[in-house]
Amino acid sequence: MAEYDFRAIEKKWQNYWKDKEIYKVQVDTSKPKFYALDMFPYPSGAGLHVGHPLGYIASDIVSRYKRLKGYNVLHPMGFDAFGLPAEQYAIQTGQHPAITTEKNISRYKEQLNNIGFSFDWDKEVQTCDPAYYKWTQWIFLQLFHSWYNKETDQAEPIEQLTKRFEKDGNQTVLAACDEDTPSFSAQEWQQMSEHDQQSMLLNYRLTYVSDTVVNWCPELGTVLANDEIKDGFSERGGFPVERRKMKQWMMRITAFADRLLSGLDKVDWSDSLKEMQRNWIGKSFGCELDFKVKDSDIVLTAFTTRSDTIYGVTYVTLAPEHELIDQLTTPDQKQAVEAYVEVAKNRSERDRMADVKTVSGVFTGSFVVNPINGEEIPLWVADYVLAGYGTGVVMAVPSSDDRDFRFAKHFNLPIRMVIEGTENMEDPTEKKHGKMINSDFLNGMESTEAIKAVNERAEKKGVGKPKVNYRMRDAVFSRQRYWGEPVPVYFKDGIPHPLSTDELPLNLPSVDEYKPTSTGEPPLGRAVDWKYDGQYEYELTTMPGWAGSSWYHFRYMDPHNEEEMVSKTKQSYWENVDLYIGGTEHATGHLLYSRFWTKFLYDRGYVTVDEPYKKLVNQGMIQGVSSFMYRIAGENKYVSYHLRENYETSAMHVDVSLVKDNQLDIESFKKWKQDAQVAEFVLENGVYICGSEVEKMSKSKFNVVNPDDVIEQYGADTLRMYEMFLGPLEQSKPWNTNGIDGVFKFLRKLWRLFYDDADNFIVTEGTATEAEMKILHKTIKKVQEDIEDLSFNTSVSGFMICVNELTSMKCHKREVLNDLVVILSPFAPHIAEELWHQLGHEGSIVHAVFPQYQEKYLIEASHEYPISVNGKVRAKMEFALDMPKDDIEKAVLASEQVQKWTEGKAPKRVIIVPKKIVNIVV
RNA sequence: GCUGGAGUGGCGGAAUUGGUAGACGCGCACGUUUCAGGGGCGUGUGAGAUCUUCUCGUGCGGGUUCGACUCCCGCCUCUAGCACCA
Repeated sequence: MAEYDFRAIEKKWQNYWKDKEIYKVQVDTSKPKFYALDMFPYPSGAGLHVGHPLGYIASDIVSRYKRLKGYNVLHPMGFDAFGLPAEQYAIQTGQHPAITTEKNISRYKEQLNNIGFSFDWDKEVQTCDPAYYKWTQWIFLQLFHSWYNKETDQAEPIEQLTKRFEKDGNQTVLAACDEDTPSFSAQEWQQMSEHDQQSMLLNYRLTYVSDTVVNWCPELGTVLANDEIKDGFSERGGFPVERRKMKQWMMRITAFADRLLSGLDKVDWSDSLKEMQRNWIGKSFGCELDFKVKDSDIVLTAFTTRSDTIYGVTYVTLAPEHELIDQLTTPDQKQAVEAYVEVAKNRSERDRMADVKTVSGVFTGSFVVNPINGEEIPLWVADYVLAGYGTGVVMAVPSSDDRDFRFAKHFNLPIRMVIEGTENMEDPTEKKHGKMINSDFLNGMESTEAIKAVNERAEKKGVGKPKVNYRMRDAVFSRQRYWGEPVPVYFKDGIPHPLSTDELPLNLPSVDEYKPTSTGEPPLGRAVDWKYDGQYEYELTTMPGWAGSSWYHFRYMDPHNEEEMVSKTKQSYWENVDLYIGGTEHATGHLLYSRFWTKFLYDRGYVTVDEPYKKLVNQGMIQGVSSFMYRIAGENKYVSYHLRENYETSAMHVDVSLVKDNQLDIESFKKWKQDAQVAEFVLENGVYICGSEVEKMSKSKFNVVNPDDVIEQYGADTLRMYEMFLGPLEQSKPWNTNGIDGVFKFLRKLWRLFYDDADNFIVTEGTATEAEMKILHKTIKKVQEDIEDLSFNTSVSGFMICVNELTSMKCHKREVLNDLVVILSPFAPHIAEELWHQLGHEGSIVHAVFPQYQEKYLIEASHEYPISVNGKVRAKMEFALDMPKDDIEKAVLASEQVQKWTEGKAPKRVIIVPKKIVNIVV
């Protein structure tokens, strides 16, 4: 075996790993643990492209490295298997989504295994497996049986709440609950019927049913969460989304808002990601102020963060959805207001977003009273006020808010300056903070002081109170779809009743079709006998995609446990994820929800950690490079890239596998498509040149590169190293194979270090030279540091340098090569195993130990460094290695030398880089 | 508009706390190998010049420093996320 036969080597070792269960892992308290997790994939029909494994390779390298460092490593893989594409496919073909999903999963696994990952497949989870979703349902039940106690700031069992209701009613209870929950005494509670008690408790449960305005996507026939919508269109499919009021299961994530915010301080995530979550939670400190309506008992409460500008309020605005609009409209304005509200309501979310610039609104005819200065000001309705944020009422200060400013300009409402320096500005809203003016008792204060002063006064007068507001809303938990976890609840007299734990899992029933019913009910409405105990209707919606993925990191620890979601022992050993790698697209969805569920499970004592992921890294996306051909309009004729301007052409994607260096392989192209056989070409210099562009990899753009093809040509080790070599992990970059030869050559060169031209294994036994040890230990240090920083691209360079040097030194020493293959094995495990084996070791290289570098080899002998005086390099000095770091004598000598070079003039300063200087050789 | 991140050769990208900018790879050039091709091996490769040496060079303009890709101030460009959030 003289040639580097990667196909044979990779097959051999992949089988070995599988047969010997090399990567099987168990709790082992004698070793430190490390948990490396990838965001599990949704198994789509298209299979993996070269972008998917990027993060998996990175986490695999870290896992293998940590094993060599003596850690017990949990590195599992599974599938996020419920979801829309399989269901859409089922609707079209009638095939059960479970079948497609299973097929896709086995394809994914095959592709993953080709790459040589060290997953423990014994730990695999699939969210659509009843043995798994049994516990997703179980967590749902625990949420149902819990409430949030704001006093203790944690989730607690609902029985404790009912006990307090029996004793004291709800007046002393500080809970996260629905805003309009009425208060009641112990006696009133006891007198309530069972039915009324239960519906009261629903206001407190962490998962509850509610009539809310939701994002309804008619095309998909389901509601969507805020994070599943992009610019008014569904993230999947890109269909329009509208607002609709519906009965939904909700998750009281808002109860955890503060902890989700503060918890970010103790995790090692990127700043941008933390910032995204902070924005999403959107905590703002402000004040609620009551504006009494003139000649009425109605009081409108407005939320503001700028109570200092209260003297600049010249009108108040309501959201068009506000409940009291009818009552607040005077008869002569009735027609105008109704017409406006009607238009505003029917406007889709997208339209509303699209013309943010257009100012619209209408006067109600009513006036309200400024709670601080008693001024009467008009009440308007305008769609720039959002019903979902704050109270749906805004006190408008045209002089310091640009929306209010535009509005006031448009409708000719008064604008009053309250901040010094804005008096003569064309747009006073550009200066937001400063000394207060025209503001009575606030005059002269800075904005921040004035805020405090107003808040205090309002509270004293009983017309307002400080308030913390969140942008985040409770999460809609219902999906009107088939392919998801059934909600383990049935309805009796309109009240939801949970199943008990031993009734789980509630299996997904079979249905004849996967569409909604003719009456518009979700697909589960088609299931025959979908009733509890034969009489009570089960819930018809299913759980959203994020349910199963919110806790899978725990299930991997103990995936076969039938008694618990995860055993206490195993969970407290593995704790949480040390390194989590995945795409940034889950910043506000999955990553927020799973933090929420983890905190909940922690509160209720089921797990010992309240953050799921200690360190999180977002790998960049690998984009595709699409190729284009230019077809002449109306003809079956294609023009080469540089000649296309001479014709009327349309660009057409062409399969990238038919193109090399932008040059089309015409013969292959002719076989690619039916009408291509007879196509004609306008060539330049005898060849057809294609255009190219970087885009997202997708089937329809014919730019998908399948890792299997790369492996077939170069092998998995080359693929792994090349993906790492492409650039920093977190950076997005297009896939191009320009450098892949270099990586392949490196592995072949490495191989040749062990063989001579005559096929002889030529590892020698002698002691390595100083130079050989130096290059080896330099590499060990570099690779170790780079892996720990996740700078895989530069560690690959380190290997290349090392092998090049050893080759030029003709070093074949066992002493060196042994360590070299060990440190290489996380990157290129197959070739490392083979060489390890040939070096005469028994068993797998995973049982080897990552060598420690030795300082004495790292210091470079006799190297020249410059010393600069007043910006000019005046001399070079030789330094060496074993010099004590603060060798003052040498420093003094150096400065004397410097004086000589500066011709007697004392330099201003002499800076000496201590660890580098020893002798001066002028 | 706000908030992150980034601007370095023909290209992907290196550069510890400020200390020889351009590692490593691709590409290119020359040489070499009884070398068909492909491959292998070696050398060179930021720009400019009066070419053993010198000058200029890390988006632009300033500053701090003996010394700046790195730190500070002001711009420009690209990219990602958020966006009527009061």
